Amino acid sequence: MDKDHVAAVLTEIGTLLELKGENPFKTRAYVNAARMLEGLNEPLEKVVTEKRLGNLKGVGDALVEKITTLVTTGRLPYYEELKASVPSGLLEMLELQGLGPKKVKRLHDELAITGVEQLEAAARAGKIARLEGFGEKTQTRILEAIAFKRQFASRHRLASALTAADPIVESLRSHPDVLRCSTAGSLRRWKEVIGDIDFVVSSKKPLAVLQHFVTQPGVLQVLAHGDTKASVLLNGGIQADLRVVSETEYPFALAYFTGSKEHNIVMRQRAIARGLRLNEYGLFRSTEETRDPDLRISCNSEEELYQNLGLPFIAPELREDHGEFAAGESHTLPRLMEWTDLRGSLHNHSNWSDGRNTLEDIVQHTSDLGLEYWAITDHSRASFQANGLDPKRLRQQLESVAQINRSLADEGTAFRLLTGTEVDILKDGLDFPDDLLSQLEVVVASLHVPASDEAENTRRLIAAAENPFVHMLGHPTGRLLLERDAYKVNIQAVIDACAETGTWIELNASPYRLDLDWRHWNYAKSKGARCVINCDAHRLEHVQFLRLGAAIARKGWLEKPDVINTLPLAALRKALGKKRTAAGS
DNA sequence: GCCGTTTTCGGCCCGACTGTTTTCAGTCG
Repeated sequence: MDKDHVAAVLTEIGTLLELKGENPFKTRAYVNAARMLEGLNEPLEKVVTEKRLGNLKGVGDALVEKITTLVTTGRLPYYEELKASVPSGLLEMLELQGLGPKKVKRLHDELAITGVEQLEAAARAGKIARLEGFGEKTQTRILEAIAFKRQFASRHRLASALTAADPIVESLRSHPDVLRCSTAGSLRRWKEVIGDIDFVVSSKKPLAVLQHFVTQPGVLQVLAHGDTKASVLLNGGIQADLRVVSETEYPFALAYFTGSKEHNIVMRQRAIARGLRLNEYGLFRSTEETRDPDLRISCNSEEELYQNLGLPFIAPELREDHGEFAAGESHTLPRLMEWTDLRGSLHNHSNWSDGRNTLEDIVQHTSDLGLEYWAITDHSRASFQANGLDPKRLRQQLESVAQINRSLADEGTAFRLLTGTEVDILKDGLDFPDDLLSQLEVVVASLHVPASDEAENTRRLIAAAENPFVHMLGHPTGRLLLERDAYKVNIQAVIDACAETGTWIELNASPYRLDLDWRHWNYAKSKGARCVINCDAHRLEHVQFLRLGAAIARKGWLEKPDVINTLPLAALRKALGKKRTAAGS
């Protein structure tokens, strides 16, 4: 059983224990251990066999035993018994807004409710309002939460959240009572999937700002509206929260609401270790709960806050408690790449396969944006559903690209299209023979029809990486965020093979993919594998994906030299030739 | 269930908002 599966089981144990009314710190221990496993940079099996589980932070004797059992036998009787003792419908009830473990437990214990349908019936029959501690409003909100859950997804892709958030940030910034304003939360940390949108504002007139916020166009419903905080539901079902603080409090509030929760916990602990206290209102010279302004250590920015806790500034993308504190203390935090470092994209489509635009339109658009190159890597013939090119059409396309490049040269324009293919990785090798691949400037190899077997997928990807004409593996795990899981693959083995063969790994910047996941890049980097941030563009607008891709690369601790397509054209061409030369071809 | 430069027990991050209550519990982030 792999680490993600084990982490999922531990998380579920945590939830089940909450529903049973267990000690909350015990339930959190399971969730903490799961989080830690997700960030593990080596195969869990190896840690287990080498008996190093107990060295991991948050894993004590009890969890060593449980994780070992899970990994070695694939089962855990403790988990199975626990799961059997809690009706599965209770877990679903927990996903409803406003219902937590305590209320779900009482609904189950006192009304024998075991699922959302029964809950809905009980609410309609007015039974819930009669329970002590519940009431009419709670009953109504439960019905609303059920309707909401049926209508809207509770998680959203980064790109849709940005689209919803950008106009609100603009609107808040332009309000006369707003001093400073930012997004916060998972959006500011550039998580690939987010639950809701957070905004932080500093102002002397919080009520006016909150009123402005809840009356934004696009607000479907006001969920909460207090003196310093409001929550709304936006079109499309994304929830947005605004917190208004004073100008003095702003850096603390921004850091606090940016999170992550795990990062904040360490920040608070660092404060406590220095005899200080940190909350969203300040960093105070006190160990008692306080908001006394005289005790507040003045910070005008997040930089100063970090400085006071003995750290250099940590970029929001890195605030996941994935090693940023150790790196900060040893002054080895990465100098993160910027999206403006990117000079082009090496995996893109045109109307020769399943893209929308002509080669000419693509040149116009990308060169106007100031990029230096753009590879056309249309699908190979096996992807017939995507109008994949056979060798004959591919050769015709090479001629068209050459013609376009000749006229660019004649005009004195430095921009160039690069020839290429996104060649399918098939069961028995690649969809094109080596002699054809050798004529292309850029070869992306992608697995579009995976096997159900992990070892088989791993074998196919490694074989593709070993081909001297393949420059990079495209969208290495095949996931589609919120739609389809990654196919089964031993990604560490694939990364190792890429590092050994000098094959680059794509960070596919499509908002649906963002694949390879940011959690793997630190490992890839440590092995010496290099990254290519590609748009996988099918239309002109997709050029914007570069920005998303760069954000995810930053989240993966990548620096400019780690990313191939930060190279200018001449250096890129040289890099493209390197693997082939090394293979003596 | 974890953890220890206050170390093997007694803590474990902290505050706003809501609803159901007259002082607080539950939920959320």
